[in-house]
Amino acid sequence: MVGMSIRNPKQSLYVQFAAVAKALGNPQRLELVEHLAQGPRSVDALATKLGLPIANVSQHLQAMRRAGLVTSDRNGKFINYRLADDSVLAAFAAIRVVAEHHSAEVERVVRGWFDRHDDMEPVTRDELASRMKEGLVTVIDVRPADEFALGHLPGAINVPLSELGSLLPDLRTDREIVAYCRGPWCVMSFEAVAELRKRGFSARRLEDGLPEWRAAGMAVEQVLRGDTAAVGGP
Amino acid sequence: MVGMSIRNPKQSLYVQFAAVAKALGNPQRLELVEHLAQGPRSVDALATKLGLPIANVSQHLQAMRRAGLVTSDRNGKFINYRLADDSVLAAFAAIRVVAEHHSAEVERVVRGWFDRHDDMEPVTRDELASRMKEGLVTVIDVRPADEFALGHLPGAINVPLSELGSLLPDLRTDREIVAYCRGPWCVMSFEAVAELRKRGFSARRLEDGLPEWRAAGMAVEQVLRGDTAAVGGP
DNA sequence: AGTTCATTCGATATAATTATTGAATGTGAA
DNA sequence: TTCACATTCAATAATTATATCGAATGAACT
Repeated sequence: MVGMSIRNPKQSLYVQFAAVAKALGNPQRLELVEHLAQGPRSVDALATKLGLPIANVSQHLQAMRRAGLVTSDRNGKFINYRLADDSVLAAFAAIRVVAEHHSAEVERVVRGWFDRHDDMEPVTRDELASRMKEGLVTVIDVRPADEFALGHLPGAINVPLSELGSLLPDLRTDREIVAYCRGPWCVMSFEAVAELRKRGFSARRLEDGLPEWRAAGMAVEQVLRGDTAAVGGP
Repeated sequence: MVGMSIRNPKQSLYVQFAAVAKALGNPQRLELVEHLAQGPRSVDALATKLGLPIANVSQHLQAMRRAGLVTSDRNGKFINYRLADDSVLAAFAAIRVVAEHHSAEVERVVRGWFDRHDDMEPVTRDELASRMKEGLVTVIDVRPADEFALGHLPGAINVPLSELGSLLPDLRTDREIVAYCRGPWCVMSFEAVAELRKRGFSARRLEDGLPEWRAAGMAVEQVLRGDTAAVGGP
């Protein structure tokens, strides 16, 4: 038969929990979670960002919807997906922590961006917040402009990684620069900090990204509706 | 070739994270996590508790070890597995929260044990701790004796679910009873509370189980080595 | 040495997941 | 209606996960 087999209550709970973990158990779907954590997105936009076929992304998103990770709503021709809950981001974070504790590979990737182990320490959210209030720091958001538009740290300036080189002359050299991007392991901010230091800047990473900042209940600034592509756009 | 394909740093991180989630993405492995959260266990003991073939459990445990969820050490003829980290329990908890937010099935299982939605509210850890200090409550641990021996709430008495009926006369009727077992969704404590209420007792569940109590840094009592089977025993 | 027993390994069969096509659906606009 | 377009569906093939069985390993005991 097509339906599920008979299980006792205990087993059926484990099945439910396992379904959630299974939906997170795929690299592409985790990447989708990270992108959706920046803000709602259409299937097409996600497929472009990940460089995957649209049908493939559509299927992953449906799997995630069945597991309760995302929800979707139609907006004209577009279907926008968004994270169902803050709990999804929390689960992703918890899984990252397990991997950090275990995996030498995670460590190795980070080491690739810095020669010395010291001074790669990130800035905590609270530390950054207080230094921002005192005006001691330049905060740069190295994500693409469309993600910046959906929300960013108050006062942050958008310096997409691809434009870092051309925008370098505009940055003050007398203040520390703090870079952030999508999350704690988003490589763009690692690259930005490495590049800035090579050019003589004093630069550090924020410990994690915009979604965690928002989830911590801290203020987020948005670009007023204008020339930037809206949700559901191409 | 046999090796993995070439990936950029970002992708290889997602692969690491996904491996952890994938290792949690199976009902039997989640059940193993819950049992290992009570204390270290041999393959044989776990297989007996889950009612699965030993070879099957062995393979699941090896998959979990590859993902960094568990570690193992040999003790004579036995190999004892234990959770690698508190972070594993935290990840399990985070996944449960996502499932609770989404799944009508989880809700349904709970409703099965209680007729009315009210007064199925569980007792929080802090509330229980303060009521224990005032001596206002009888705490019963409904897990099997071997799990009780590895650690339990201070002053709790072991009333395995199978023996609840015969031990009922020994319970005081003038104090509230709080039951707990392996974790927040361990059905044994649901059953115990339902049975106790049917018999006229005032009974509630602790919000979660012993592992969470221990992880919160609260005191845990142990049975001194004696007639109870030690770790790695049959 | 030989035996016992817990665990792991290997081989096999079955099932589930994944990526990839091209066709189908549903929406908005001409 | 007809078209263009975003998304989903259906079918396929390749890969991976899972359960099971008997054989192999490795430690303790006689």
